[in-house]
Amino acid sequence: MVVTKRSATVAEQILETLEERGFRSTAPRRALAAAIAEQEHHFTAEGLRRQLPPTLGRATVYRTLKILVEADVICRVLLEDGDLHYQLSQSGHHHHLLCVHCGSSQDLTGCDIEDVLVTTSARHGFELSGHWLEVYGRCSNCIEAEPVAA
Amino acid sequence: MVVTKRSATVAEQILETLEERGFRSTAPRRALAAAIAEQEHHFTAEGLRRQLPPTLGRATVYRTLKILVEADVICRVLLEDGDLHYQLSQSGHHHHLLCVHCGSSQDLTGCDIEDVLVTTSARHGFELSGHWLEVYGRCSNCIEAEPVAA
DNA sequence: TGGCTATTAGATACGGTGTATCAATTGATC
DNA sequence: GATCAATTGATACACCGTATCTAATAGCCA
Repeated sequence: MVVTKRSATVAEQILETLEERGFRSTAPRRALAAAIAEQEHHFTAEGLRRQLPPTLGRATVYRTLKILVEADVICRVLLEDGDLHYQLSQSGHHHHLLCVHCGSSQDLTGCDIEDVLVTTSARHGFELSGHWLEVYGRCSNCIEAEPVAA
Repeated sequence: MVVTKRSATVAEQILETLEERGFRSTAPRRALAAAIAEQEHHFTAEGLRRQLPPTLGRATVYRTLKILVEADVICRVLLEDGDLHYQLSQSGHHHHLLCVHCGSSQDLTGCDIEDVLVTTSARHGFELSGHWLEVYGRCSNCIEAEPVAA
């Protein structure tokens, strides 16, 4: 994959966010930020690690990913089979439209799900505090390329 | 925990479902069915295993859980922290209202989420094929016991 | 510029999840 | 009761994620 100007900027943004939160800018973190910025789709910790020099410790990868999730730089994505992946995140609460065909994902913000959930939960005497939603299907590109699902 | 008449029946139902699907009734499966029937809340493979005689092999537990998920006897539950647990399932597609306080869960069927999702996805040019939704909050019992969240 | 100190890194170990393989056992059927 | 396929348990493997500990180092300050 070519390092585009855009991905370099994303990497810088990741590091800036970390520094804002009081984390130091270190060589491993710069390497990780660059690698994350280059990911086209969602990725796993181990997959990311394979794209980095083996000198970069496993614990560092997991530690940094955890920090980045907490800093809302990346978010966790639940695949249909139950696998947890990561991907660059819009900030704030949002959901994903995951294409099961090409692996791409769109963020889904400002949807009406929340309202429906509040009323539905209330009907069960439930006080809602959070939810997790992933949506699977085929994206417009894949539909165009192959109108009928394989 | 006392083995109630109800849980005995649940265990029998589990075994019956397996037999309907062409699986044999074996001593390990009977033990597993009984243990699952006794679970009050969602559980993990390892947690279940700890409640069973150590002679029952690890592979058998995971193998049987997999079969039971496929047979729709149990389903996987995603906890708020990303942990995947199991629990007895209503058949068919449904969601869970998970109480983050006591760990209980209610099944949520016939909700309006699907409709909202179809229209929202369509707006993104997305052809919806499935989704995963978990709802977290406090159940009516916990609200009653302690009206203000801890 | 050099030194100090808290942060960070990497090694390692541990526990959990889940699958594959394979010899030995066992359940259903005849 | 014998037969044979299904199942079991042991074991090994790969992956995920966390904890611990010592060595290295980033960032600050003099």
